[in-house]
Amino acid sequence: MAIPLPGRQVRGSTTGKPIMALLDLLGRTWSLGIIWHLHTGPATFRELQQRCEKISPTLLNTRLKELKTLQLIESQASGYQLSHQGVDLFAIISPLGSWSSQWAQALKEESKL
Amino acid sequence: MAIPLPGRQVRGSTTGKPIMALLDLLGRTWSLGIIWHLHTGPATFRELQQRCEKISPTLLNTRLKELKTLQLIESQASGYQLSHQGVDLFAIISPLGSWSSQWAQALKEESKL
DNA sequence: CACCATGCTACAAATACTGTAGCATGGTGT
DNA sequence: ACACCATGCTACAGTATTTGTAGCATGGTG
Repeated sequence: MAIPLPGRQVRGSTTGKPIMALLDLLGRTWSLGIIWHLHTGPATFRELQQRCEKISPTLLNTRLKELKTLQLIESQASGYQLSHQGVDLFAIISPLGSWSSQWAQALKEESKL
Repeated sequence: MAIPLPGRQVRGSTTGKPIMALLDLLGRTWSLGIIWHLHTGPATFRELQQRCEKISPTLLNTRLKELKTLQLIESQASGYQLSHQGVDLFAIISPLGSWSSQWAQALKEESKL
């Protein structure tokens, strides 16, 4: 699958709008998960595999290449880590953590009725 | 694919943490796109298909069921629309729009060097 | 130089998504 | 009442993506 570059046609959109490239990227299995798990700090390939619990090395590597090309992560001696842009992106999505808790709660309440 | 309910084991995580259910959901093809395209207002099935440009009706329907079960969208006479929770979720991710523009810009600058 | 850990690739099996056709239902016009 | 149309959605075969396991290559350690 081609890396979703802003400005190009991506999966689901021919317009080339950056948001569409981003949604394509984040909609790929594990993209969000990798970013999420990396925010706790740099990790080596094998450690990242463990943080993600169940990702296959093949796909992990594929995603890492995509994220690196799109400058959301970078690899250093300490392993993979979020880039400056990656940190920014994480800052936007980090409220999902607490939002998801209240959402889970609401679903639970609902199911009681 | 089973609907990622918080509290259950989901794709990529056995912990049942709500955030993992959410990341599983949002990481599925088109989930984010549907939420994104719905924020501009209610849409009928066929109109949503058009907003999404290239989604297959099979998958659109699958995603709509998931999102409905998880109470992020609801269907009314006017068509599908974001639920209260869906609007909340969108509020969190909406900064991705402008973030993606500056990201696209940065990638472009980079490629000039 | 044996031993081990790490980063990563190979590849077949399993799963998810697409694309096209088309059915069922509920209007609208005549 | 009846042809005509749009809509919501399903069927299903073909294609693309993801998983799971095995294992290779490289570099460090005793």
